[in-house]
Amino acid sequence: MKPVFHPDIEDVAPADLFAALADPIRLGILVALSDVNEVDKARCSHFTAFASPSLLSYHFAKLREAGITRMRVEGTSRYLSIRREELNQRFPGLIDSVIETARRDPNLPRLGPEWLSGSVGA
Amino acid sequence: MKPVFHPDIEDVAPADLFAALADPIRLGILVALSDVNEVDKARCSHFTAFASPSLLSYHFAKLREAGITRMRVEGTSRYLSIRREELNQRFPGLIDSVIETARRDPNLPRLGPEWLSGSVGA
DNA sequence: GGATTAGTTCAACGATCATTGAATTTCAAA
DNA sequence: TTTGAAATTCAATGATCGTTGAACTAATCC
Repeated sequence: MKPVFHPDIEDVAPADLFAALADPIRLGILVALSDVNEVDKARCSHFTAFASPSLLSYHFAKLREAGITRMRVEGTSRYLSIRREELNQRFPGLIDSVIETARRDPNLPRLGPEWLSGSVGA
Repeated sequence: MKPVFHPDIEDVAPADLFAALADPIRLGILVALSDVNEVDKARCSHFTAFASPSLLSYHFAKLREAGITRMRVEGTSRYLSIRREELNQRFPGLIDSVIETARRDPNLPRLGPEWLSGSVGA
């Protein structure tokens, strides 16, 4: 099981970051991830409602390669989280206004209420 | 001379906004525009160092159609400005952190010092 | 071992993108 | 009215994008 590649945050160009944000599915994933603050609560398979497994894999890679998310491998599962501290250090305030902007978009895909209530990993 | 189309800011989806920001030339234009606060000081032809006229026209249209810039026609010239108030009302804080993020990117195209000194329209 | 689950990889597709260069429009100035 | 400048439009290109479905890995469970 080869380790997952994560770019050094200093190597991420702003234009690449914005390219990764230019998709409704990826913005939906980002918003959902921002709702779960406990790290590693978000497993990839939680997003099956958003798209097919292979398409999800594609979008996860886009977010990861743009330095936005981190992916931890555990068994056959992958856990996602936002690289908040690093992003805020390199692009102060940006990721928060991005998330806030995306959260208000009514057309993004969303997870059900059991997600926000925190009863997912319970 | 047909009037230039500007979308209602409410019709701009976040993903479309980010798509417009996902290009170094457009980010360079945005940063340059943010340096000139007096409206209508920035004429299109000021950016000839960034790209060919036809390519500039393409990028100007992208920014305009994403609701980021406003274009005022006067004679054969076009003057550009950022739609700051509208953007801040719809996406609070976003455009400022975007500009601040882009400003720190050393690889974006830039205008010469005569731009920042304000001696362009003088 | 075999079957199952979680997720990735690959090849293909049509759509959009950034770029080029030539032709065109629109206005101002001589 | 001709000339010139400012900027757009159009057709063409190669590259990348989002999506699909099938094949593939890798870990877990009986």
